[in-house]
Amino acid sequence: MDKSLLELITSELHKRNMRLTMPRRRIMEIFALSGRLQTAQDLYLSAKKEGLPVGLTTIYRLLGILTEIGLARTYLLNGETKYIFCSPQHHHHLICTRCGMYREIFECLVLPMETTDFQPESHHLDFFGVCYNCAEKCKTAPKG
Amino acid sequence: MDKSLLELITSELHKRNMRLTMPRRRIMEIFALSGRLQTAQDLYLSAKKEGLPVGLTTIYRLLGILTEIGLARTYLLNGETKYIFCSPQHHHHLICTRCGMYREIFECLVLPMETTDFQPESHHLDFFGVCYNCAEKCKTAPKG
DNA sequence: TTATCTGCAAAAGGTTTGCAACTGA
DNA sequence: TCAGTTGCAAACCTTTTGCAGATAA
Repeated sequence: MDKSLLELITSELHKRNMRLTMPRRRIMEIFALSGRLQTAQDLYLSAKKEGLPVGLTTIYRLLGILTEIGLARTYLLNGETKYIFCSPQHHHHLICTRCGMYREIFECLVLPMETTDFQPESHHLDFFGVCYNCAEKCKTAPKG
Repeated sequence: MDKSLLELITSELHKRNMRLTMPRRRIMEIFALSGRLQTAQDLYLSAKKEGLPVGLTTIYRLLGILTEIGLARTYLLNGETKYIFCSPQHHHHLICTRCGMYREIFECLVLPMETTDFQPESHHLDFFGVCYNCAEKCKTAPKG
């Protein structure tokens, strides 16, 4: 994981009297490097698979913290709660509805909104579609 | 509730061998006219308050159907699952983070996204902020 | 050194399911 | 008429909480 990102996380944690522990660091790395939507269970199993002796509780607590800091976002897809690791900068998401992969784009594609009776404070834009890999798979193995 | 919307819903239900029952109709009206994010519980209580003898199960089942048809969308806010009633046309949402009120805007404010290795199929854009009423309240009763 | 964190087990609470009676088309 | 719907109660399962031992700063 990027060093400046780790420093940001550390400082955000310390601001809140929290600590950068080994389990937190390892789980965040797994999360950030996965590049796809993750459930708490997914992360738990990935951590186990990498030999990290972690509890589900710790995963939930970390996801709560990251969400609060703004480094994770929650989606409810197909009845499942999924988490995306988020860069600190403003960005949009391209999300593959087939495999759960996502990508961040940092160019803001939102036109200014003109209203007098609503004060916008932030916005979220997500594109849902098919990633390159899944599109290729469809070509070689068409369903039916 | 708008007549053409009701017809659309009816036809969507019939397409799936489903029926427009009295409870469904009443719950949808409450939902659509509320103009704010609703939990299943919220709708259940509103229905009860209006003298509709409905079960929570029916609410959940209806919300599932509406979501599938595209007439509802799910948000996970502050750990609560909230539902928005959605018009059939493409639209964005203005959501008040203070009171849960929302509004649809039908002008698409999203610039075309240029990528070769992702096929976008749809997008969701939500603006979060403060609605007129809440802004007024803040002026007259500043916190602190 | 000590406030914070961890993981287990247990509790909580939202959501789904099975089923017998009911109802829209 | 009868396939689909309803609401209750129970089951399910994800998420949270309490707590004693471990650990970052």
